[in-house]
Amino acid sequence: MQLTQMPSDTLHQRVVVMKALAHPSRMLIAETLMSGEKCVCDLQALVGADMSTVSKHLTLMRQAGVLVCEKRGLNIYYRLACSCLGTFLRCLDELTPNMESCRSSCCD
Amino acid sequence: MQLTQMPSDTLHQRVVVMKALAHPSRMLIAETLMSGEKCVCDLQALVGADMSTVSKHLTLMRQAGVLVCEKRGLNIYYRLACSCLGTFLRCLDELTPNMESCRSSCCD
DNA sequence: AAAGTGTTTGGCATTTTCGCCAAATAGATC
DNA sequence: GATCTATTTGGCGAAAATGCCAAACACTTT
Repeated sequence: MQLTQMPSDTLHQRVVVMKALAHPSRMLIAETLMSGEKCVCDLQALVGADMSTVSKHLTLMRQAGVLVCEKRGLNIYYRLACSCLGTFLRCLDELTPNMESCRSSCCD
Repeated sequence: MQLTQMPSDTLHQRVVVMKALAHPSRMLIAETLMSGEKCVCDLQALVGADMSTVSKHLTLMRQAGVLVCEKRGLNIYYRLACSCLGTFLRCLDELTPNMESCRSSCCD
């Protein structure tokens, strides 16, 4: 597969970010962290999966650059790496309903 | 896996959109279509994969609501379903470098 | 230092995604 | 209507993602 045109590092980097958000649990985590940091056990309760599963989601998101974490006391707290991610997610919020009305005016 | 809190249809819908963009070829296609519609053969030349592979990517993106298509003459032309997607992608454009500088000011 | 708490890692089975080939389809042209 | 062109569909093997369990780890508290 040969990808021309765009600097492929940039392309790749974007895809990594999108992948980090392209899963229900991870999207939920990202949305939740918009309101501030949470520790892993909070996020596990939220998502409802095995602790190890949640941990792996968090690791993936951290490696994608979407989250950062910090240990304080017994817990590890995760938060969005950048406030611009909040902007991005709000942008996504507005996308879906807009797309809906866009498409309804098309034949498809 | 039990996902609480957010209306899960909305969550799911967002994930579908993110998945549709979480692949190098599909991201490239989306970026390219920001500058206007293209026919399938153009997009195949761009991506450089088998025609059937490209077609499947396009079908996936269309089913995700990201693209719409229209047949004119011999060709089928694809375009972004909504101009808001352009906004969204530009938002993504700005995200990566911002995240970069955000994180560089962290320990991690 | 022993025990407890919160989190990550390793490993594995299951599911999903990916990409090619070959065949099918739809419409245009002869 | 036969043929050609552009695209989609079916099918399959390969690769990647997902999720659980058990074990390991890092720190605290006792």
